[in-house]
Amino acid sequence: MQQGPDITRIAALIGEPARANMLSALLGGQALTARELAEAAGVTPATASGHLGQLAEAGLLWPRKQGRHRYFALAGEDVAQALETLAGLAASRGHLRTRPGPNDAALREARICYDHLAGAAAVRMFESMAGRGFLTVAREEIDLTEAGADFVADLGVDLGPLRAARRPLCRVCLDWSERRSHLSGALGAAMLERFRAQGWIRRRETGRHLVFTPPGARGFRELFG
Amino acid sequence: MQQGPDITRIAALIGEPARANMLSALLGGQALTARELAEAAGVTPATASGHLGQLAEAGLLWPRKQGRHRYFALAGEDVAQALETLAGLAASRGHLRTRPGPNDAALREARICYDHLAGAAAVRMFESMAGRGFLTVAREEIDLTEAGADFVADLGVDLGPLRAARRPLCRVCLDWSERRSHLSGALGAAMLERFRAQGWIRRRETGRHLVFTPPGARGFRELFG
DNA sequence: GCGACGGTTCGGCCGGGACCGAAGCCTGCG
DNA sequence: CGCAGGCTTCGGTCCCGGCCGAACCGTCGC
Repeated sequence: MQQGPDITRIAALIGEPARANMLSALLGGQALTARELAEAAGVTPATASGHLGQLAEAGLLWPRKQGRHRYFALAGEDVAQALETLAGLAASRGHLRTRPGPNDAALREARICYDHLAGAAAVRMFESMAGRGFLTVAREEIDLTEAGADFVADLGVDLGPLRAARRPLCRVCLDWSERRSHLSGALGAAMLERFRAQGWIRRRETGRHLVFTPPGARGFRELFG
Repeated sequence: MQQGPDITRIAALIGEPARANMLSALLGGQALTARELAEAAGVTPATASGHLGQLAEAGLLWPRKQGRHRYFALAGEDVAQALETLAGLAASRGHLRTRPGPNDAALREARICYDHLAGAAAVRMFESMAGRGFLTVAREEIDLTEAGADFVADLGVDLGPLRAARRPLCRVCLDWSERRSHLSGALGAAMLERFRAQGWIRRRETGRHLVFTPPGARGFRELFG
């Protein structure tokens, strides 16, 4: 009847509370075990196993066996992106899961999006870097300039392996809370990793929140305004 | 439990065949009556009425009463965008509703996306205009230059009312088949309208296909390569 | 080896929600 | 005015699919 890609299957997979909770939990970027995901979804391991099988078969999840555990992660950045897009639509229509609280404000300031920094802080960083000529921006094709390479090298990011990898170095990712771009791709991931390694950013227990430590907040402000 | 926007509701609405078919039908951009949508979805008017009520209440559709008909259209560009994103994800995972055929190839070349041109032709147009300095492109903030304004005026697009309107003049829209940007926003819509008015492009019956007439194909190639 | 533990499979229960036909409401038309 | 046609509401049916407990399979650790 209809032609083109089958939206329904993907949307139906996401549109079920237990599965949506699992996917949301994985937006944190780490791989989680089947049991942890069951807990996040509030169902028994038996039920979770079924859901995880479906998600993996549809190509949304990337399962890895390790010992007697089975780890699941989002299958790629595009999955994370789609989830964020839906979140944006939901937010703009006022469908909030809970009433917005302090939690929510913190989430808007800094959170993890798959494997890179998102939120207002991420947008400030992106725009500052673009404004100072560290990134060339044309449509969603963006690239690191010479000056930009020096800049991130000073931060302690080793560009060598990143350039060698198959994954694109720079990509833009649309922020659902800010509705503006921030940096993703291999560089986005590496920079967040760097901030974390030097103790600027800590992850708040299990969720997607990220918190700046006092020296981190200072340093970040100096770097990106 | 979870914080942030409620993805589940939106995704569940989209993830049901009848409703997905309705939404897909509306991606064509025109408003359709309840009856037409029932037919597109393959259900009785009674069933369709229920679905349409849900979609409208969730803010995905914009219902308008007119005489004894009730017309429905997508509530906005962001809804179309979200549907296209899901389509992209589905396509990249190989979930096709039917096996790809000639139909599908035509769809990749030129189709309507809500109210503007999409597909390979749209991408060529966008990149040609950007390359010739008709559009300034910075992230997804894009704008029409002086030269660009002259150019589209020559095509017969009247910019006055467009600039006055609340809707942004230029926006980028990501193409699920090409995975690159094309032009949307008020200008995107106006240009498609213009092509149609001068007989360059015709719409293939009810679907989303657009076909270039022979003079249209010639003219388009001359303009945008 | 044996037990402990993570994960999956199976069978059966149950509820939500999609679906339809029939009746009702409203609008426009003769 | 009364009829026709578009749409919605209401009841009732039915099935898909989520959920669990229990049994089963594999891996690890003693």
